Amino acid sequence: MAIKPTETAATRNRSHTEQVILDAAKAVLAEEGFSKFGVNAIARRAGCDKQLIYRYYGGIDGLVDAIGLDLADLFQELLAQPEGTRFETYPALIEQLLLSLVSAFRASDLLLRIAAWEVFDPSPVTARLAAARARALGQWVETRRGNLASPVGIDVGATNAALIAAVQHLALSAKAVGGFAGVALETDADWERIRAVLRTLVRASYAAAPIPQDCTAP
Amino acid sequence: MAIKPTETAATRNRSHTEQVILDAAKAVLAEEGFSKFGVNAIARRAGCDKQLIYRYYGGIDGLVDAIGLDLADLFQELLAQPEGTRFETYPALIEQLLLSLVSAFRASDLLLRIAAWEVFDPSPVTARLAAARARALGQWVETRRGNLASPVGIDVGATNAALIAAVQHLALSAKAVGGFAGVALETDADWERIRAVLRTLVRASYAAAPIPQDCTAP
DNA sequence: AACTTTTTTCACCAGTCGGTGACAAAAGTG
DNA sequence: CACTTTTGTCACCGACTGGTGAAAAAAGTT
Repeated sequence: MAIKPTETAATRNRSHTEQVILDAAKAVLAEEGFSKFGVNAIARRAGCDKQLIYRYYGGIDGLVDAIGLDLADLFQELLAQPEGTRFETYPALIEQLLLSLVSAFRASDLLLRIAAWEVFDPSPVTARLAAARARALGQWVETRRGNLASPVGIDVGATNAALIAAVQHLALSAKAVGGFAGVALETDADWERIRAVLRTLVRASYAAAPIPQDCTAP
Repeated sequence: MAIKPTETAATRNRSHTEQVILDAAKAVLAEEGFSKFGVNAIARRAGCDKQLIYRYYGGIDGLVDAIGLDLADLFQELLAQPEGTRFETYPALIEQLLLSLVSAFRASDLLLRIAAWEVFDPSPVTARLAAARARALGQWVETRRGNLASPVGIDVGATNAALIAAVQHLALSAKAVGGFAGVALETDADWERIRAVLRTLVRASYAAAPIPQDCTAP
């Protein structure tokens, strides 16, 4: 019956309380949305006084920064499935990125809400989240790009932006109303339609573009 | 010096006040966003007491319905540029729809905010707006579709949904932070990149699909 | 003129928000 | 033990929100 100083003690442990608050903040953002994201709601959810949010995180801004730090890890975890796989061509890399993004947004409400927040209610707070997200995404691409050359004769940046925007918006609308433009987006089968379309779009759009060095015909 | 009973009298004219309130509501939604959309903000903007919103519109819900009624007109007006033009092929129709949507979302903050509202904060109120919008959009397609046959061997619904989602999200992000995924979306030149990508995407994705009746080779 | 109806404003309610100062309780320290 | 620091709670503030009852002000009616 030795005293068991469990690291995650339930009484008067600052670091533990900090974690509880951080988890509560994530939960509020993921489940209630950013319009409900405030000190009162977070403290209520964490089961502690809102004063602690100010004391430990300096207010909402510091709390958002703490979420941003976890964001990179979350991203890596969600997009990490084929870890060591290398890709033959650049469009194959983009194709996998889009499909992974579909999975990631479907799996994580938090990620989705953050993406929505940046777009719908921009602020200095969300700008830092956006930066963290962009960093994580760029890192994902770089680590598995190898030395693949970008296609020429095609606006790669705009194309990727459009396709990622499509994925993001479909995921948002799916979460909100279960579909978009008359297309249901709830079951895996529903989303398989989108995955097929994404494959078609990325292959078709990159098909016309010559790829330097290695041009494997289909 | 005859008494000029101007239709839009400035004093004690109910229908005039109703219009002022409606315009104020649209302005608040377009400029401040749906998070600020409430009786207090609207009344403040309209320069009258909020009580009149309840008396004349029965509250926020009735006011939103009134906006919805104007929405169809707004849509028709924004997307009406090539009025009588007919299209040779179905993808050409979709292509024009996407390009028109880009123009419409760039031109009307109100339309954009409503689209965002539906996705972010779904409610019975926004559902009616979504229905009005969907009706107007479907009407646009029907009136200029003629008897064009849909391509086979391609998921038309999912493809169109993805492309429309891309346009909508790019427009939203552009309004919010001036770009998306590292691509600036402010000037006409910026958007011309997106238009080009959309043209490529729709043509490429529909190219593989056989079109019944008339299959004009590029 | 007096009266009724419509249009508009005002005052107030309860609830929530972000934020702060003061205090209680536990824990460490001598 | 007494003392200090840390951890947590409570009460309160001003500002804003959605919503309502009642009175005032103008317009119409006879």
